[in-house]
Amino acid sequence: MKMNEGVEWALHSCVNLTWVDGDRAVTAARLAAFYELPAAYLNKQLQALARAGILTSTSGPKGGFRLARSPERITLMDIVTAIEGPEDAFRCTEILRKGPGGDPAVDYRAQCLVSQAMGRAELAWRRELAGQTIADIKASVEAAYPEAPERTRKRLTE
Amino acid sequence: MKMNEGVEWALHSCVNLTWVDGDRAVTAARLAAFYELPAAYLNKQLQALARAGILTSTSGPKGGFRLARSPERITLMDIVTAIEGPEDAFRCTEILRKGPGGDPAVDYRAQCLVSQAMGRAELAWRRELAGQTIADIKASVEAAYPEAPERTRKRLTE
DNA sequence: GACGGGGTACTCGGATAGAGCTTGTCCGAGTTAGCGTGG
DNA sequence: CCACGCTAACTCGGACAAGCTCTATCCGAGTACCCCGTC
Repeated sequence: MKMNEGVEWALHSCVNLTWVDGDRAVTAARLAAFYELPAAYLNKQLQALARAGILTSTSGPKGGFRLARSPERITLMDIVTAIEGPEDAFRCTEILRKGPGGDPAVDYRAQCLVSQAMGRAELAWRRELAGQTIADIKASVEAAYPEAPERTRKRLTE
Repeated sequence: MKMNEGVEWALHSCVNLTWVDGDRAVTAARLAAFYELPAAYLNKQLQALARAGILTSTSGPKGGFRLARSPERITLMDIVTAIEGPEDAFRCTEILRKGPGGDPAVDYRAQCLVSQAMGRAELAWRRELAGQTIADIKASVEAAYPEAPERTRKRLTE
């Protein structure tokens, strides 16, 4: 059970995008060069963010990606879901159906108590992710590293 | 990011084992037949539980697996960790090290604010798992399906 | 000098290979129970 | 009848393949800009 590495890249890229003017688009190549990441693969992740409505993409010269909405309205949950998909990590395969007393008509994803317990844990995880926004991270980074915004903006636009 | 399917099997198998006498060992084949699972593969998962000290294993005739300690002392976290390993799903690869101002001496798994945010979410997940024991599930199953204990015990011992 | 059209360079986007993990299977080492034999 | 040793069957345990997801890459479709020619 390991998370897609693109989640980390996407999170950092979104935070970095908060520091560039909203009317400037940043190319995938430039975002990738920032952390020496494979450009084509990062592009793939950014495409997923665009499909999810988190980023907007523009083709051609002066094209690239930009945030589709304000950082306060982008949660970590949004980004994780965009990259990883909406399915839970724990998938109830309803093995109770094959056991003694198993009823084919019952939806064991809702009835099975093991599934419910795992679901509660996953819900706690999602709740924590949904409670944090890109703006929160941006603010804490600015507090800890005051030079980061300007340095990042320069590196991404020049 | 999908969890090993063996986690589901292990959870159900542990709950089922709570209903057989502590001095009776149940073979992997019998536990697998209960839900029509591939026996050899379930055996693999049970081995992991044994290595983690959750089950004890016995070889030879009359051998098999049994719970190593009381269900109250076995949390869902124990089982998930035994199967999935101790690593977090989100792995900070410390990409900040490659970025501008990156310092090779800094441990970014502790410093990176993105990593911290993801860590908090994962901690909430683990906390929820650690707060639930096999005994809790056993109790709620018994409340919902009073016939389950006897039926399971019979099926696993005869 | 101003305007329009074509070419060109640049960007995203999806289709296409390769690596690593999950899933599934198999046979061997070790152990216990049962049986046969001898006292 | 009882004790002992041997055999044989049974179980776990780890080593060995197949499928699938994640990782990585490449080239084509689309677009905005820029240059050139014309009015």
